[in-house]
Amino acid sequence: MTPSPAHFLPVTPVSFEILLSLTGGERHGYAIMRDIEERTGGATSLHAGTLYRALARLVETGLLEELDEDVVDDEGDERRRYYALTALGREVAVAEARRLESQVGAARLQGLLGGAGGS
Amino acid sequence: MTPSPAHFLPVTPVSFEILLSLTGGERHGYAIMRDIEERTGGATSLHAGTLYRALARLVETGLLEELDEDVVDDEGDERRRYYALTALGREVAVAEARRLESQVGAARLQGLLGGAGGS
DNA sequence: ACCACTATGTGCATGACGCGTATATTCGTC
DNA sequence: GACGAATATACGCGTCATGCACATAGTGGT
Repeated sequence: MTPSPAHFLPVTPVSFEILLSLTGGERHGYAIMRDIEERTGGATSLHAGTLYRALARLVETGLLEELDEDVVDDEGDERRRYYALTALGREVAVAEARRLESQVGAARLQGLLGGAGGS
Repeated sequence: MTPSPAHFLPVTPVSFEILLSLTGGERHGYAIMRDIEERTGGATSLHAGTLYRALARLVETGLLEELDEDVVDDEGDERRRYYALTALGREVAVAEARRLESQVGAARLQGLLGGAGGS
């Protein structure tokens, strides 16, 4: 049976950053780390240990899958391990995005963000 | 010295729900619990233990303050303990809201939410 | 008096993360 | 081809936060 995406919510901030990064296509761990740092402008910087453990956990729970080496163009670097979203992983990412969207909406209603229209 | 709001990020989902609830004005614990359940349509339901421990932690870290009994109209129920956002708590709520807004924006760019304009 | 609901709290196990450390490979450069 | 910096992955340890179960007590209705 395929478990409901709602069952995985809420996704931790770190895990959601990873899912978000992999929504842009398959990546290896170290690239995910730099991608997140870049996208958040350095505000969220993952420690290596946190990242790789989160990746292992996400694979274990079926949100990610590790890709075969020969499927990927790894530019000759044998160390790299590539990850991609599973169908379930993408559903969970969507569900979490909706949850956060709702929270942000509530924050906006309370005037926590710039009045009515965030730029 | 007043610590920077950024230092408290990311706020845990539970704590942010609490901050969000208290942005609407002072409330006692049990009311916060029902408020969150109502606002999220039952999707996020706090366990009592989680709530009260989170409240204690938020007071300890200076994001919330517990109000004096005589300041509040508690409708005669002496058990209730009322909480309110501190100035710092509100700043942290704003900072976290911005962070989540940025994540949601990234999710939208990746097409995780309905195309361009979420209703 | 009884009972459901309101209201707050603790104990225990697990999960997730920060920080430090270990280890091996790749790449530029000298 | 030797050397160091950056790349790349991973484990150990401590701490914090949460889920779940349980404890305790006041309030309100019948």
